[in-house]
Amino acid sequence: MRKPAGEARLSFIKPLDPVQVETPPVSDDWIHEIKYDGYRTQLILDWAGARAFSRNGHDWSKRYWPIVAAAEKLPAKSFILDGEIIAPEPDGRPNFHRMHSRMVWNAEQLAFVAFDLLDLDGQDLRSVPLIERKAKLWELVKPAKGIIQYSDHVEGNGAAFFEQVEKMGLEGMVSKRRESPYRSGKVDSWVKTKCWDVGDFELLGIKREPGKPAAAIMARGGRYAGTAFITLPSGLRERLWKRVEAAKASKPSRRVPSAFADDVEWLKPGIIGRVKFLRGEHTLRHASLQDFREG
DNA sequence: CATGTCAGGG
DNA sequence: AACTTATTCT
DNA sequence: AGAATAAGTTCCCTGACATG
Repeated sequence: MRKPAGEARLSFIKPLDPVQVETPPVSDDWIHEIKYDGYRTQLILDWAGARAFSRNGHDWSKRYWPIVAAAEKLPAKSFILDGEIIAPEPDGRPNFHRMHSRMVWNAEQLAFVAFDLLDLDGQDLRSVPLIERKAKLWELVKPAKGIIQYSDHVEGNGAAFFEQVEKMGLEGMVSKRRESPYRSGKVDSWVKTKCWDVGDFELLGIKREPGKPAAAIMARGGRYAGTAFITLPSGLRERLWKRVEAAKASKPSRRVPSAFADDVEWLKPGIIGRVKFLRGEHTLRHASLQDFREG
């Protein structure tokens, strides 16, 4: 893998960013894949070796060294792969929570799930239909049982696939138009559908400043649970502000992280909030307050 | 050695 | 990642 | 007007480096 000095290396391509939707598309020209819960990563091999780039183009090859090494063994001179680095459980399901520690201390327990092929042996494949890119990708990574895996898909019947994803306790799914080209940035030929949970939490306090998104500090089972964005319709929102004025307290009624200093309006206990949040963790993630009532 | 701040990902 | 706001497009 | 797009913030988590 040596070429004259001065030869340009393959450069990072800004990744495609799917649009989020409520329900997956149903028509037959869509294919569906699991949404792997991990870190978006671009694997690039060229004449000087392999590298791994984060979503924003930072070189994270060092953290992912076993994956980079595996990439150099794939049967091609050069390529650009789009995919996700995950921390697989014994059953194969990704565990987002374990990503960080494994990145540093047990990088060999990480895996790369490839889902697109942007460039192969000097050919830019971005305008080739997705279904053909994936066929070439499979040829490159098969049998894809080890460190470098392959994101399989089904064709059509998105509603049924979503049910399966929901049942398996996965984060969500990504649907893609089977003939679509690869383009950087927000593109609606890829859409993601996430699995959500809804539950009741105690409202500990409110953090709000003019012009900035307001947040609700929540607890469950007597313990701090995280914060949720307040996305109430204006009517409900006003009612909540009134309720906040009436229940002001000088201290939180539960223990909260020390990061919350002064700019929070703490409340007396008794307000229950219904929170929609991303399934999976015990702490609130991607949470929003949907409604509230007296406890 | 403990705590603080920043960078980077979702 | 999410959200809000502003801007552009249809 | 409404939908789509872009930009700018905030939250959560961890590690690295700086500061005390």
